[in-house]
Amino acid sequence: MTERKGCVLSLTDDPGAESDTPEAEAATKQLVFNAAERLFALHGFQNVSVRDITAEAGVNLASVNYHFGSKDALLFEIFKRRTQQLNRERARMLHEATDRNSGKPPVREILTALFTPPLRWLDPANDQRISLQFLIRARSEGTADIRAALGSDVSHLKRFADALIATRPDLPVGEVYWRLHFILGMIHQNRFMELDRLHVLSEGQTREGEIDALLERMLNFAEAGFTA
Amino acid sequence: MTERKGCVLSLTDDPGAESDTPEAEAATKQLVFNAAERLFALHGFQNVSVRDITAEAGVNLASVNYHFGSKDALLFEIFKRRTQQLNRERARMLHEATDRNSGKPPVREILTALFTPPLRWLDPANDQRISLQFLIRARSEGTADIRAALGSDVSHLKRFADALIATRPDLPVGEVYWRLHFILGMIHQNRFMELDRLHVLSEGQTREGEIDALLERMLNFAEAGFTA
DNA sequence: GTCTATATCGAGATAGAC
DNA sequence: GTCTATCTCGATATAGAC
Repeated sequence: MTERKGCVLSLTDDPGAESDTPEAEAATKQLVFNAAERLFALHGFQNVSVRDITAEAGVNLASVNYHFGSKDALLFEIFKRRTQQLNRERARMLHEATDRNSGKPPVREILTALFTPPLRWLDPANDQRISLQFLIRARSEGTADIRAALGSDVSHLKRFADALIATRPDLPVGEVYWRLHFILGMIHQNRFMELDRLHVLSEGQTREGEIDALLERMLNFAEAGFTA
Repeated sequence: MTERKGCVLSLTDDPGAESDTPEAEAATKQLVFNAAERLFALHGFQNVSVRDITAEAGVNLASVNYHFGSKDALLFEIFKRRTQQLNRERARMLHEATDRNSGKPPVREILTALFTPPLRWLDPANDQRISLQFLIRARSEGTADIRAALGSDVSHLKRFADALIATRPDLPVGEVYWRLHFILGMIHQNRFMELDRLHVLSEGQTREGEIDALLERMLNFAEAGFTA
């Protein structure tokens, strides 16, 4: 097992910036990053070997260890980057919603800030579709590092929880947390596998082409559930 | 890769019966079955080796292959058994609800039939708690066999879908399927990992000791979402 | 920085004694 | 039926040439 620098997963700072070519990094590194994300998202972490990744990327076998240190570290780096991106988008939308509503955004706007970024990523017309699948998979199949990061870092969710609590002073806060929990489950259900199964079950009566329509559906369901 | 008998996963018949000792099967087989289920549920399929299983069971290394054929086949057998158990309980409850309501059970009773069996299993006072974790994990981390079975066999869900559709003749059926999809996501969210994370986030304001209370919460949320 | 060749290990599966 | 000893393979990681 390779040691990793003792850096805490921070959700706000992002040394790698927006661009996919942070500094003057080797192009190889990006090729590996993208190939790995794609293969992990499609087939699961444990079912993809370093050989698969380097073959898909068209680079040599040693690249993964040279650029990332180990297979596990590569996985963690992808996870960190995508998590930061997603949470930054969510935080920005929540911030805007707060500003628009003099500090007390209504439930539906809070949920919109939570749902919209992952739903945008899910759009079949979007490259990031694969990144969202990666994140959802990493959540259940990830390494010990990832599980630790997920378990300990909940600061981004805290802001959403607080906003929701403020809308329902009548409810015990525990109850609000449980409802947030159900709402998050709705997002995690957007895996390829579950979506495919849904389409089989409904015999084609469900289609996920229209992301706006899906967002609307999710908002309707979650808002009604939360406001119950 | 070992070949498996071309048996289709049927959700109604159950050659192994209720008991944990089907016939006069070797006690070893049951020890392996239980140890494997437990370790898979706790650590994930790919992170548990045949050696781990046999060590935990206190039997020799060759038992897995002798009794089950292969590691993959063992996993599939556990999956099949638990899936049948769970779906039989659900089917029975739906049947009873249908009888009680002259063929047209209301939404809340349909959802109760869907939620109650897994929630009962989730009870910390219950041994089956581990079986439920196994099933949830198998859903995302399972082998190709399991994915195929999940993807093709949706007959048990079909009955729930039909019952829900009957309660809402006003809605396009596609819409009903989507809402059922969200509801299923709520169930899958009951993984140890997600529950632990929730308890961290809420700083102890959520507790899962009271299964009845959780069932009530889930029903309230899902019913409101579905009826929206 | 990049690649080839290889070291090293741990996995699942199996042969054959008891 | 059960166990020990072993086969075989595929994995990650690395050494060292270019």
